[in-house]
Amino acid sequence: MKKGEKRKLELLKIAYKMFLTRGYENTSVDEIIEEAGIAKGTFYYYFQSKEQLLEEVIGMMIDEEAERACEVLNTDLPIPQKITSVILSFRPASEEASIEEALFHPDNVLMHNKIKKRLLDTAIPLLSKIVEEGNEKGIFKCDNIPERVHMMLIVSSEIFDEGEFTECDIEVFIDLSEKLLGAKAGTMGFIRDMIG
Amino acid sequence: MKKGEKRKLELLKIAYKMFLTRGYENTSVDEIIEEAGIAKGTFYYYFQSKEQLLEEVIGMMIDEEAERACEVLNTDLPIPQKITSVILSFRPASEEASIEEALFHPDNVLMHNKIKKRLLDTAIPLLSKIVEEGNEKGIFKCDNIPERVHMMLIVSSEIFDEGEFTECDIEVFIDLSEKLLGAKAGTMGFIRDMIG
Amino acid sequence: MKKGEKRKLELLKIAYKMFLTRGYENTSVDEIIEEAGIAKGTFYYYFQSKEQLLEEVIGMMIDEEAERACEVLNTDLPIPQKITSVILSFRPASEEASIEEALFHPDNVLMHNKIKKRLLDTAIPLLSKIVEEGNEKGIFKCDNIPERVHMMLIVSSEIFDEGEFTECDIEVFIDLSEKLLGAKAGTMGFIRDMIG
Amino acid sequence: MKKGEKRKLELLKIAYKMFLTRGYENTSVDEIIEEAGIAKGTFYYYFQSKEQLLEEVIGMMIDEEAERACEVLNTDLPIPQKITSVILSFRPASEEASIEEALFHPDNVLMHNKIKKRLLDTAIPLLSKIVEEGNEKGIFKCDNIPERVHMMLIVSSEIFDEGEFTECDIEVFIDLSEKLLGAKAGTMGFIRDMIG
DNA sequence: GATGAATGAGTATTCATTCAT
DNA sequence: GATGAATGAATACTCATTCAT
Repeated sequence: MKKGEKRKLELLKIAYKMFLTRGYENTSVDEIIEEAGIAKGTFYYYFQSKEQLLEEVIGMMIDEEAERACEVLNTDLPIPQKITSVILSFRPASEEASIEEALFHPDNVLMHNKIKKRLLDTAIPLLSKIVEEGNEKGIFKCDNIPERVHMMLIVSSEIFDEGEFTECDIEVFIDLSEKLLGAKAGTMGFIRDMIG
Repeated sequence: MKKGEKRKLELLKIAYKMFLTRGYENTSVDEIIEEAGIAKGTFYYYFQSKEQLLEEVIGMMIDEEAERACEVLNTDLPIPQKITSVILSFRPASEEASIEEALFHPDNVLMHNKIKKRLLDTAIPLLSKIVEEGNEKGIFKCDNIPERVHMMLIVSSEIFDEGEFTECDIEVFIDLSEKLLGAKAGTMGFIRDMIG
Repeated sequence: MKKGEKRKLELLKIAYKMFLTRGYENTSVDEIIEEAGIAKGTFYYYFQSKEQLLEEVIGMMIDEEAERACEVLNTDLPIPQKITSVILSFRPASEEASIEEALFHPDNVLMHNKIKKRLLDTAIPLLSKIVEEGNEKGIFKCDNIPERVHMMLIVSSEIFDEGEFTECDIEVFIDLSEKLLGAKAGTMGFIRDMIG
Repeated sequence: MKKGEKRKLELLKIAYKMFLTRGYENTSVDEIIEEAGIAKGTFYYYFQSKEQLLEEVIGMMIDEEAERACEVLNTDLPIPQKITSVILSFRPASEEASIEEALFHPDNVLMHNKIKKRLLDTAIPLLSKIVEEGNEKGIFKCDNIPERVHMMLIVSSEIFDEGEFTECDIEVFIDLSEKLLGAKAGTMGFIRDMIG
């Protein structure tokens, strides 16, 4: 790795953390460069604009999440567990606990939405492949797989990501998953233990 | 209605239209008062802040939509159709066709999200009541009604509101609705004709 | 005069002086407001942009110069003297001696050019009228008056305004003026005393 | 020619073209090096500063123009035609038609002025020599030659270079030229055909 | 000769909000 | 009820120039 690339990566990580904890719109370029200890010009040497930085930060996030998801794919886990694990992989990982709080803060709605879109594009194909496998093994039985996966992802992210959900939400989500994928009742029950 | 209230209502309508077509963040107070032909001070006489104006604009939107929804409620429509009609009621109504385009524009993500939240709060109880009725009449058979309704609404808004959906999305949504509510296959098939 | 207009006029005068002495490009909005003792917002309340301010400053200059020129017009001066006096009227008037220095400084070339254009538009019609009068009185004898006036103005401003000219330049200009306007030799000789 | 000089010449030509078409101020060093395919450091190896580059570009322009003018000098053309041809030589030559447009654009006023000054310094002596020759041959009859030439050049460049002139302008310029140089009426009439 | 990473001073502009009248 | 002049913090971005390698 060249010297310049290393610095860019550093910048990306710093911005990632700042965007996540304070929100994209609330993080000024001035604050970023101060945190990074670099000059204005250096920032703009690496990124055309603040928005492009956001784009790259999100790209980095998605890449990391996709990597984690792929690791799950190569596991011996039963198909249903695989699905849930992949879905869980697609969350921002950070040491800080305040991430959910920040990502769902109204101030961060722009970034959150961009992430959601990119995430769907990445996760749907991955999950679709697993569901297909499940279809072949007779665990699931459904058509229009990408659409079903899409809807599962939407519900899961809207209900669970923000952190404000109830036992009932879990029960209904389990039911919905089984029905959507055409699985026998009880197949997805383990979700109760993973999230609850 | 007093004179002051009338003026406020006018302002609300002007802001409603501007927010919808140009986005909340892209509409400055200056532009609003110019459009309305009033002075800066007058604006702040009626609204504490631009954000509070947004709140009130959204409140007005939701109220109108809720009203349309209630009209549906008092109809002779079969229960399943009622549900879909109520869901359809909860969309911004405007003469302009550019609304969806604007509401889903990244620039308008803040407003869009606020609307989504308020809409859920309003629509869930309404729909839950209908589903209960359906339960009693044996058309549906499900527990945890509000949670199920919540998920239906989420999917419907995320998939259909933006306008970019396929035949498959409709089919899967029909299937999902029937399964979520515990209805017989074919019960919700009419959705095909309403949206498609 | 309203309160706001008074303040705007003040601003215009301050900017006028600053632009003239330091150059337009070298005068930042920050410096202007500091000098004027007002806030950033106040500046932009009165002027859409720094460039528009320049436009208005130049407008004010030209207006003042045109006024001085008109006063000359209503004088008993002999026609040839009138012409020269009008030409002389069209110069920035200021207490400071450094104006010519600044106006012709390379840094101020943008402003200088804008002034030159506006000045021609204003001065040509005025002077043309006087020349016509001279034609009628038999002092001058020429056609294509506006074009001749145009050329006289160009030469006068390019040669004399900058301050670096010689006796020879004056002699040739006198000759050129007489020939351009079709006057008898000696008619414009008084210029020697006015400029020299 | 050494390798380094060749590269510098290339750079000069690229900059020449860019300055002419986009304006000096609107052309950043970054754009120049990108167009030239060299590194930042290389640029500053050849030129002390952007301004010095401009100086050299203009020098190159003037040299080329002066060369064209000298070719005219060694011609059999009649004296009056020589004068006009020399004047015409002093214009930026380029394949692109957009040059006049760009050179007279307000954005390019700095460069335009520098060119004008350098051009006068170069052209006046050349033309003065021809006029002297004309004096000796009895075609012209005038003193203060450099000053007269100066004024002719000023008028010609201000009136004709920008491209917006009328038939009347030409007529008056012919008259002015003859009078300035002390030529018989009709001597410079051919200008009509050269420009018109 | 040549590179390209790093600099940092400089600048115009936006906009929600206040408050004396 | 209504005005509109005044505020000032906030912010993204440009670009000529340097210098260690």
